This record gives sequence, C-alpha cells and structure tokens, in this order.
Amino acid sequence: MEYNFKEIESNWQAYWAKHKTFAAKDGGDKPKYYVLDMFPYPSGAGLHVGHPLGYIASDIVSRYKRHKGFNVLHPMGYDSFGLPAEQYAIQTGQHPKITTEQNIARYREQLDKIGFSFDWDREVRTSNPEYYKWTQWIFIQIFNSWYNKSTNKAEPIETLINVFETKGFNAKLDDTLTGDIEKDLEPFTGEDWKAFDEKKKSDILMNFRLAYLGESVVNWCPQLGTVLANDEIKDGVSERGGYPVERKLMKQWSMRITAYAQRLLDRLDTLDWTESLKEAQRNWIGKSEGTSLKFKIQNSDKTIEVFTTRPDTVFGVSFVTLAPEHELVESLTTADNKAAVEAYVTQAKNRSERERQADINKITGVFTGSYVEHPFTGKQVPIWIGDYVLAGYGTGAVMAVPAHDSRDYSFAKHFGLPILEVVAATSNVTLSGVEGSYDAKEGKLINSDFLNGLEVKEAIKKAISAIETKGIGKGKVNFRLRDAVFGRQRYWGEPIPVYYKNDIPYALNENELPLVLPEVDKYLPTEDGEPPLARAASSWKHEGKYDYEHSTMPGWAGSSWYFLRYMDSTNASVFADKKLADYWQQVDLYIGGSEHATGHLLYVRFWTKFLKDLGYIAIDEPAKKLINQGMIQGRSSFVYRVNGENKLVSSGLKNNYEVSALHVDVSIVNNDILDVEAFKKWRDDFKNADFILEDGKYICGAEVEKMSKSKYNVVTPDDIAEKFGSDTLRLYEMFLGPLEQSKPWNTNGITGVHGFLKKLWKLFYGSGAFAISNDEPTKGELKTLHKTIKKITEDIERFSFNTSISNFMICVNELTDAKCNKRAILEPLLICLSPYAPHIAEELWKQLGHTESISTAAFPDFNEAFLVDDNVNYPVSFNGKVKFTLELAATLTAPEVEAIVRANEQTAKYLDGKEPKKVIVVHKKIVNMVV
RNA sequence: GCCCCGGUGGUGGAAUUGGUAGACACGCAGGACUUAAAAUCCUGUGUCUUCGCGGACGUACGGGUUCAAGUCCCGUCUGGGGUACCA
Repeated sequence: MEYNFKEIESNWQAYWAKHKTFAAKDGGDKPKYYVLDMFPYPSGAGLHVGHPLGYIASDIVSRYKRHKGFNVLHPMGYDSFGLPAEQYAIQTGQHPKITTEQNIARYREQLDKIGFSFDWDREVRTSNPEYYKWTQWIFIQIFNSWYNKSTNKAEPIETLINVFETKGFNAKLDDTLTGDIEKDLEPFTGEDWKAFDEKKKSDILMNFRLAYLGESVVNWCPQLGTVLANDEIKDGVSERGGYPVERKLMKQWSMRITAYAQRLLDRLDTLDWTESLKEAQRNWIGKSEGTSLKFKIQNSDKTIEVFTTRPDTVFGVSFVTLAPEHELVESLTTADNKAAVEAYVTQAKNRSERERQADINKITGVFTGSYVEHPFTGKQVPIWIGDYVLAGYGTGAVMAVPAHDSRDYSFAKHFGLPILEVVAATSNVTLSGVEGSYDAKEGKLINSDFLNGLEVKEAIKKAISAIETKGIGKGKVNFRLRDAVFGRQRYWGEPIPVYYKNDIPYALNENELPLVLPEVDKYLPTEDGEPPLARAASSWKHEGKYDYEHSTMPGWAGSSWYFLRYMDSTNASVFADKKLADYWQQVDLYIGGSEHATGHLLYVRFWTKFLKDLGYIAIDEPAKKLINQGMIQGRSSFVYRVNGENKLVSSGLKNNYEVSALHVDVSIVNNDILDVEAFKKWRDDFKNADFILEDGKYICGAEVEKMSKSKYNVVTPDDIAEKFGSDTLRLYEMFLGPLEQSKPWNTNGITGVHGFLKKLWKLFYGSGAFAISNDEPTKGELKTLHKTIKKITEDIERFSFNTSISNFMICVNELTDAKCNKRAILEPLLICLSPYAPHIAEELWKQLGHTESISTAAFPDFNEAFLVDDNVNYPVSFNGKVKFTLELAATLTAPEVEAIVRANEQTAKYLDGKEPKKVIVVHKKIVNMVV
C-alpha cells in the first residue's frame, strides 16, 4: 500500500475532534504544563506558511509533554478586535463582526488541516461579549485602584480615600503617596477633603487611579482617526497603514504602567526569555538614575528644576535649556526676545513627529533673555529654549554641559555658547576640545572646586550629597517608559465601561457588564469629530440618561489577560476561577513573534502584576519561558520585460537588454524555472509575448521580501498540505532551520522530508503489504533506536527541532539499510516521531494493532547500555592535524592507548624518527602528538 | 549614534562542554530499473593540486591564548533586528 497522506490525515483529524483527544483536565495527579501561542488576529488574507511556524513548534512540545506524562494545556483563540476589519467595514458597510467571523472560520479550517493538538473547547475570542465582559471588569478594577508606594503594590482606591479623610494630602511631604509619579496637587487636610464636592474629589482621585482620564500629549493619527501608543508607531508613522502621526494635547484614558516600571524591570532578570528581548524591554523602560537640581532665576523667586545623570559636571554648566512647552517659558522671556520666542515655540509645537525625526540633526533654539544663578559659583547662566529637550521627560529642562554631552555640545557650537571642560579624560581616551564632547563616565574632575581630582563615580556621589545638603535638589530616578494611552477613537474594540454624570466619569457596576458594543449607522467619526460610538449616543445611554464613554479600548486590552481565560474559558461568574488559576499558574512555554517585545509583552506583565496585587491570581509573571519564532519571509520571483517590447528575457540574459522586473506568481515557478504556459494563462496580456530562454528554460530572478498578496509570493499551508500532506509541512517548517532564526520560504528541499516519510512508511510496508516482525532486535538496531531517543529528547528539551528531523532521517536511513521491520524497534520510534508527524504515527500505530491514540503512549526511555561501544575510533593528530584514525578497545586506559599509538607504523611515518615533545591522550576522544 | 543577534560548501543548515569541520537535506554529476517518463535505488560531490596514492588550504578579515579554536580573548569589516534628541 502506498503512503496515502490525504486519507490518513483527514481521518485522524476527524478522530481527534470526535474523541476530544487533546482536552486538558483541570487537575489530577499528572504535573501540569501550559503551552501557549500568541493568538492570531484573524486577517482576511488567511494564514500563510509563516504563521504556523511557532504553532508547529509549540504543538511538538505539547504532544511531547503528553507522552512524558504531563497534563498539557494547549489552547488557541483569536485576537478578534482590530483595525483591518473596521477599515473594511468603513469601505463596504459590512459589520466588522461578520468579516471577523468569516475570517475566523477560514483560520480554523486552515489550522485544523495542520493537525494541531489544541483544546478547542477552550477557544477565546476577544470580541465576544462573554469575553470582553471580563476585559471591562479588569479595567474597572484598575480604575478603582491606586499604587501605594510604601507597600509597593496596587490597592483599592478606598484605602487612599481613607488616608485623605484622616490625614489629607501634601505633595511636598507625602512622598509615599505620590512616589514621583503623580502631578503636583494643592495640599489639603482631612477636613478639606470631606468638604470637597463630588467633582473635586473625582478630579483629585484621577491623579492616583491606575486607569485615569487625563490631559496628555498623545500621538494622533488623523487618517486612522485615533490616538496611538508609542509601540504602535514605527519611524514616525503608524505601524498599521503607515500614516503620519502628530502630537496633540487630548483628554484621554490612560493606564499608569509607569507605577510598575521598577517591578517590570527587576523581574526581567528572573525570566527565561531571550536576552535580546529582555534587553528591548529594559531599553523601553529606560531607567536612569540621577538627581534633580534647582537653579534660581535671577531677579525672581522662582527656580528651574532640571534632571541630570551627571551632577558631577555641574561646574561645566554654561547654559540651561527648556523644552518649548515648558511652563516657565512665557514668564522668563524678556520683552526684547518676546517675538522671537513666540515664533519659535509656535513653530516647534506644530512640527509633526515625522518632521522632528526627519531633521533630527537640525539644531534650533532661541534665547529667552533671562538668566539663572549657578547654584555653586553664583555666576549668571543664560536660559535658552530648544526642542532637543523633551517636555515629557524629567522636568522638561536640562542643565547644559557642552563639554561632556554631545547634544549640548552641538547646541553650544551652533549658537556660539561657551564650552567648559570639567572632566579630564583618562589617558587611553582621546581628549575632547577639538571636535565633539567627552561623554564617557570616566576620568578625573578638573576646574570643579570641591570636586577636583575625584573620579567621575565618586564625584557624582559627592555632588549629590552637596546638592542635598544645600537643599536644592535630591537623588532621583527617571524612567523613559510613559503611561499607556488606553482610549481609541474607533468602533471595533471593547467599550470602556464608564459613563458621565455631571461631567464626572463613573465606572459601571459589575452586574451591568458586559457593556455591549452598540450598533451604529456608519463606522466613521461623527461630523463634529466624535468617535463612531457617538453615533449611537441618542439611544445608547446609562440608565437612559447618561452618556457612555465613546472611545474604545486599544488592541492590547484583550490580549493582556487571555492566558488566564483559557484556564476557565466559559466561566460566567468570574474571569477565571481562583482554584483553576492556582492550578494552571503561569504559562510554562510561550511562543510568539519578537514584534511584541515592547507592546503586548509589557502590558500582559503589567496586568498580571496588577491582578496579583489585588489577590486574584498567585503569579506575577505571565510566562516562565518565552521563545520568539523567526519571521518567514517571502521569496518573490521576477520575470524581465524588455522595455517597450512584448518580450520577456530569462534572468541570465537580462543584462543584454533594458528591462523592468515584474513580480510573477510563485505558484507557477518551480526551482526558479517559469512554467511559461501557465504564465501566459495567468497574464493574458503576455499570451503572445516572445520568451528569450536560456538552455530552453525561462529562469526567474528572485528576491527576499515580506510575504504579501501584492508581491505574488504568498504560499499557504493549504498549498503544501495538498501536494505533500500536513506531516510533511510540519516537518519541513521545522527542518528549515533554528526556530528563532528568520528565513525566506523556499520549497526547494521539501522533497527531502517528504521522501523521509515515504521511507518510514516503507519500513512497515516494505513488500507492498503491511509486514512487521516480532523478532528480537540486533545490537545495532537497538543502538540506532536508543541513539535516536536520546537525541530527540535532548533536541526537544532545548527547542532544536531542525536537528531532530535530521536525527529521524539518520535513524530511518540506518533501519532501512538494516532492513529492519521489527516491532521492538519501530513501535518506540513511532512514539518519538508522533509529536512531529502525528498523522502518519497514529496510522502506523493503529496498524500495529493498538486501539488507543498514540498520544496516550508513554515516551520511550533511552538506555545508555545500548550506546556503549566496544571500540573507540581515535583520531590521531600531529601538531593538531588529524592524519589517521585508529580503532581501539574502549577498555584501554589512556597510557595504554598512548603506547599503542606510539608503536603504530603510521605514527613512525609522521614522526620521521623524532621523539614527540609531548603526547596528549584525551580518553575516548583524541590523541595528539606534538613534534 | 547606541543596544542586541548573526557571518560555515552551489543552497538550507549541523558540530550541545575547546577535541576527526561540513552531519542531515536540497541541488548537481554519473549509473541501475524503464520502450520512454515519473517514482525508486546506487555512487560521487568544500577548494586547489595530482593520472593515482597523496599533499596543501579552508568556518567574513587581521592578531592572540592553547597540545588542539567555527567554538575563548582583542581589533576590523559586514548583514539583520530594535531604539533614537530620554539629559
């Protein structure tokens, strides 16, 4: 019988679905193991071969862990809110719900064909009201919480109200309450608080709530009609669609992720994630330690506060620079400079994000006309305005030390400001002065009064203590991380469960959830620029009276807790039962793309810590181990048209002509050879074209690009499954190379893995009919088997799937050579292979007479005894170069080996009568003679 | 600019702790079977040199440590990704 993969695969997929073979049990004696894939956004284009790469890897691990006796949770779902379905809705009027459902159906069909062992009973969809009810619920918990710096965790807002009622609040003294994360507020007493009206109380609490409504400069994307988070912007344009982004001051819902900055940073060290990913998060969080320092403004009682990481260079300050948005700009500007400053500030504020990035090297600024006093020398220091200083970071003002900061240096050079050197570079570093500044944190202080002669590190300490003694500043930590903007002015997202009464936002009660997304007539903003939900406003009101919030949640809301919902996906009374959450704990293995490094993976860590703080779950990190699968790029094929003629020239001859390259559908190209007839059919306009061939073939050009419809280079898993079967697809995707590595898709080697499966089949069906022997295996056969078991186990444990496939090939090659069809060998081999190629493994397992799925079989143990060789093949080298090998008994000791090698006649040849200076024998490894 | 990860045959890649570089697969060449093709099987395949035995070279480049380096150290070049006035 032939290896009929189509029949085998569809049969077993039906069997698994019918018997719920892969349903996880919520408890039991087996240890648990949770394998999670980053769930997909179901796009209209369907899956291409790049998407399942990570799913195949996680499926192999899941199946392997089941064989190893684990209770495995391996779920799948859909991140089903998002922009593409909404953009499509705007164009066509079709409800995004319908588009989304169609896309999900298509995804499901494709996923099923690959034979994944998902527990589909636990599927989640973020756009289902039963799901987003709990996303809204979590939002409300966050809204109703504040961050207590002294206990270092989130607490219910009531505990804060309690403090206000009894002690009041004073931002200057109350470090524990503010923790440097909130804005300055007018101090008030407990009595004051009780006397405040509802609105005032609400406004004050907004400064502390972890989900809050606040005015902030946001990234506004006019084309998408919404604000975007920093991680949704790439190169100054939106990640989705590539539209320009502007800065705009808006009232917005935000999440106070900055409260968790330190914890998000600290816990990274304990995670088994790749170093590059942890590094990306560290950079994004961007902790920097320094000090605040106040400069007194001349002829005024006001001060300018700056943040610096180099207080040691304070004697090198030659000017102070303010951000154009700084609140003191107006009051500091003297009459003479007023016109220039106003013009500059207006211009700076209106520059879009993209313009700022485009002329990053263009130095602009203006003098205010005012001066501050140097806190130690008392000398006057001019105050400038420059847009290289960011309003949102630190205090929005810097002390400029041009000799030791390259940005200050460029500014000083450009405007002819003095450059004062205060750190002498260590001898091995070139001194500054000529071109550029000396930024390094090493060297000795000079021209710096009481700091002279100190090393930079000591000088920093001494400067901070001097500053603190003088009461003009204190040691401080700053983070680059910003609070996450949480509102989106879009339709297809979770409604934010808030309504407004007398201009005060109130969260809904739990029993009012879910707040279901209302129907609207159009998916566009209203005429006066309100978000689409405002279109429903006339009938969509809380208690029939109060307006709901009209913005919706961002894409990352639903994905920030979905790993918890899988534990208890259908529970209607809680987001996840505490018992189940305690049982499944955290994700043991999480696989997904590295593009989520600073978005999803920070947010999900944030929400997990929050839920832990409030006692809903026991863990504070979502995933113990995380692997980033590489991207599979497309490999585009090209034909070359001779300009101005209906003539196509093969790639190797194209240099003889003036040509333009045209993308050609990769499905009609095989090993770079174009199927000319198919091409004529595909492009009707070329049906009469001349083809200039080389060696009778039309060779296409190729280039690696992103896989996309417009480049005609999309290969779907369905195409491959149709031609070779899903087991071949699974093996081939793994065989391509290391999981983490990005690589272009190329089917050139697929026949190799397909041939491997056929060879395996032949071990059972060698003579045409199924034939298996119950004979005792030979020593050699056992060695082959156990070597394979050992390698495969090691490979899976270190996620090296490509080498597993090679090892299976070696094994089957050896068994084929040995003409082995023995049950004692083939049965364990099938179990090893079943995580990789489950359909063929199940089928042959059944042929062997088993009635239960192979997934219930225990993974075979490997026995070291079968691997021990009687002989060792010693490479003998002279001066490190191997000249010959010698097969010697393994029982020989190192000195015995040396003696035999010395006595060998070939050795004599290479020694040429000389006595070796030294002989190294590494037992059971190698012999090296130094001549 | 800064940070991270890479660079090995014609190609994808292997070499887990410093111990026979190139496993496995593709491609290519030759052969068997076949009227023919497909499928399958066998042999060869890093480069240079040699009729052959053999020899020399070889993991981006230049140095170093070591009996021994793809692997460790220093420097350079180069590709990819992230990030960017973060004081």
